[in-house]
Amino acid sequence: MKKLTTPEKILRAAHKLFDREGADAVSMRRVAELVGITPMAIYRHFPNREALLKRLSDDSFDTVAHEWEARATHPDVLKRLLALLEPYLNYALEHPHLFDHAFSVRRDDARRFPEDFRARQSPTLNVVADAVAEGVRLGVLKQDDPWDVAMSLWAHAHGLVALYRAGRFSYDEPKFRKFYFESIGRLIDGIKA
Amino acid sequence: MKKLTTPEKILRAAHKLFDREGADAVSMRRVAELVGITPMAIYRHFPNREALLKRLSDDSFDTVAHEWEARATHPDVLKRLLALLEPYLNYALEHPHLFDHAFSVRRDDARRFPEDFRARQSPTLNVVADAVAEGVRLGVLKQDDPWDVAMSLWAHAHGLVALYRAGRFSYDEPKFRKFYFESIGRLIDGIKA
DNA sequence: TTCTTCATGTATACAGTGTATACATGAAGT
DNA sequence: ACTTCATGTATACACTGTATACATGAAGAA
Repeated sequence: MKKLTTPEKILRAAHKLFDREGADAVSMRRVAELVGITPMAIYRHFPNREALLKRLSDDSFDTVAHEWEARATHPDVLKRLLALLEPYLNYALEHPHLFDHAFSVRRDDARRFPEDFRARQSPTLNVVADAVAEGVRLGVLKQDDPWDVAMSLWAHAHGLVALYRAGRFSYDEPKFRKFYFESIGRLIDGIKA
Repeated sequence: MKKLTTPEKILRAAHKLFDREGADAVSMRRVAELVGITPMAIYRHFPNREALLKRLSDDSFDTVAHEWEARATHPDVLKRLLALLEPYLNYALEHPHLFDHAFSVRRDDARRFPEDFRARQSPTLNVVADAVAEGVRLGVLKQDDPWDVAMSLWAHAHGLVALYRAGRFSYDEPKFRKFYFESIGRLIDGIKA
């Protein structure tokens, strides 16, 4: 059992609230109470509530980003692309509130398409674009800009999940998973050679 | 100059705040002050703030829905599909805050895929699905479920705009428009016969 | 040891929020 | 002239983020 520093305790308490009840439930007072300090003590470690929430969803998404990279193994490019987009779905289903926040809140420091991505600053999209580039080289995929195609794939996956999260599907989780991959399959059909 | 009823005045005031500064700026007190009544008077016309905001984004989106239907004219099915998805982009660019709210907030009364859509309860997706069905019949599009395909198209468009709104693109508006249609073009390539 | 410094906490207060509750007002109908 | 009822106001409560001022206790220097 490791001893936790105060900032870590704060993050854990906030994460707990966030994951269970969503961003609105993460109030400075509730977090403080969970940690056992006064609300203002949080401000010794985080400049404000917004920064605390941002830190939470960043950390949480980093976790999934690593998994994303680990999936870049399948030898078949087309299957690899599908496998790469699975952690995105898993993350959204397992941490819906964090997912919502990570992508609904505007981030002015976020990596932007295209320059930051082409500069390989996104570990997650790198593996997608690399897979696409390999597919193009092998003649499995049409001649096209790998980064543009990778962004199309991300947007497609994101749109599906966003609509699901917004309550636009009546599907349960397994059915939605099925639709998710079928739908991405339509896009992949469009980029195949 | 028509005389406005109080509910209409409330909606206009709220819309003004919403459109300019986003949902957070729409407080009962600010709306009331703009209308010239006390905050509690709003509750004679709307049960609570959430209902007021919902009404706003519903109304606002209905406007664009009609335009959507009006575009269902192009004889070429593929071009018609692209034309159908343009109002969605326009709406998001013209009313970003309303767009954000309309799709980020969970709606338990929203029409859900697939049953409500197949029951033709969405005027907007009807025209898309009809165009797809026509394309399939004419042999321009692959054999596939028109509603599933329509949902894929919607999700793709939505994902692009959502990521744009979340600050993931550095593109200015014209460049993003271009990317939007190119990206949808990739999906359309995938559903072509 | 004594003094100072500084990180980390607390206590209080302020301006803002949504909205429950109780009361006022004035026009329409009997 | 009396009642009804839609529409408004006034007040109050519990909640929010956070600015400001002060407390405390451990580490380092004299």
